[in-house]
Amino acid sequence: MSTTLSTSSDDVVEVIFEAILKNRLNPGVKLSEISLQEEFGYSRSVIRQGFDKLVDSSVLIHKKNQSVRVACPTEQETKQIFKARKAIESGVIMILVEKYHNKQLDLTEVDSLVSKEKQLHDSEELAKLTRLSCDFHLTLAELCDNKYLVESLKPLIPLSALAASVYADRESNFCSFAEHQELIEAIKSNNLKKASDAINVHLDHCVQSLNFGVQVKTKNSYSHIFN
Amino acid sequence: MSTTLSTSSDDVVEVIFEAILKNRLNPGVKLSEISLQEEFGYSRSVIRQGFDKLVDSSVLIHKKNQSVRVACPTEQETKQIFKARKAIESGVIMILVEKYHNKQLDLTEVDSLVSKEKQLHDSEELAKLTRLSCDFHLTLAELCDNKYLVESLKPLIPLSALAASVYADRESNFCSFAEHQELIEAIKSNNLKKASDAINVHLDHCVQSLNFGVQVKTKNSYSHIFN
DNA sequence: ACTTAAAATATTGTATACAATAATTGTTAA
DNA sequence: TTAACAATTATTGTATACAATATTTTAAGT
Repeated sequence: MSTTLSTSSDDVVEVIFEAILKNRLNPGVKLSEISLQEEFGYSRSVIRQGFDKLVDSSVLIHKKNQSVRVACPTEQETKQIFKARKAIESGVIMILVEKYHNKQLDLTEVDSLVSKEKQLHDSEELAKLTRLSCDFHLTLAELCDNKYLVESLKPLIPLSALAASVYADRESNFCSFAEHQELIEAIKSNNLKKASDAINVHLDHCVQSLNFGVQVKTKNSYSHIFN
Repeated sequence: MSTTLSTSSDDVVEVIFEAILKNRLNPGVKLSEISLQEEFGYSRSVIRQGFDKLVDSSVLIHKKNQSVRVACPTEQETKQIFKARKAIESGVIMILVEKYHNKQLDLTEVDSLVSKEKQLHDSEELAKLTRLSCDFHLTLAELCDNKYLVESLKPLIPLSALAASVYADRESNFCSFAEHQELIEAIKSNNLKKASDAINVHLDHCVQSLNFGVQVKTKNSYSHIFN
């Protein structure tokens, strides 16, 4: 994230991002700076810098003089997250359609991502699927060659994953790979309206698939989370 | 920015934001942690935390083992900034049109902002105008009641101001208050298409008004910047 | 005078220390 | 047993120290 050369604290950010996307770090879990020192091998000041970045992007929550906690999006926040994503990702799709039309866009990477999603779906490996569908959305943003757009979207992805881990139940089909495929097809068809609709419908479906009635469950230990 | 209670480092962020919007801090200026200690009265660690947040949002640039510098957007970066803004602010306008239609939107604040812009424009107080037009765009985002959308847009505003301070010349009419007025009228007319077009056209005009041919000028001292 | 190299200085990156605050534990009384 | 309070422990907020790295200055050679 540091503009040109990455610093150690970015490792902390990456590891926590990963842990969230892999469903290892659950919403609401408390993370103390000291406890993670030995986990990472960095000193508290470095851990803290990483935490600060994650707090800034709302992935961790920090109240003064208390330990940070993994965010646990409420129903309202979840809806805000996806409204924000619709805004940003509509822009992403607009740019990509234009790029594709001008033959400046290579979609092989996302194509293969969707294939992998399909494989995992068929073999019922749910946990890994979250990870892949997040990659799908982030990769689309990265294809825009616009770092500001990517940075805008980036924090919303783990937040979405957290929301899913709270409100999605087993059969909910939270972020459907089939719709990812349709989205790509829409881009390839050079049809802006169709592609625009596809991303908006897809993100709406994500929210609709969630069950906000569930009781929020919080775990409190974090052994074996980061490995 | 810290989610619930603001910490001291947020003061640093605010002061630097302000200094940029007031045209006191020019693009490329070097900021050393030590030099700003007495300026703020905080220790280096607090200053640094503030810097880190600003680096994260690309407002300050940081290369390893070197002092941070105020960003100095290139032509390409400036175009990326405004592309990202079009994406995000189109979403903002979409939400506002819906809110207005449902009588859930109070536009008095932005109305008065535009009036003030007109006043300043007529009295030719250019410097203060930058500040106000930034407020206009940020206020629109805040009216959405969506903190994620606001956080996405926030860093792009000082970046735009920096771009303007590099590439806008005296007669360029960079961020026209007249177009702000038209935008508000479009929202009030309950016409989504019209409002959407208005924001896109406005942001396109911002970029078009810039003169990318100019030689980038950098100042290097920063006395009397923050007061 | 100009360029190059070396020494001196300044600044950052990280670790650690200490005070302030929160969380936990233990004790007592009902 | 449970509740309330005090004492203890743990954790954060900030300042500071020190090593590693840049920057600047000085000096020497051409």
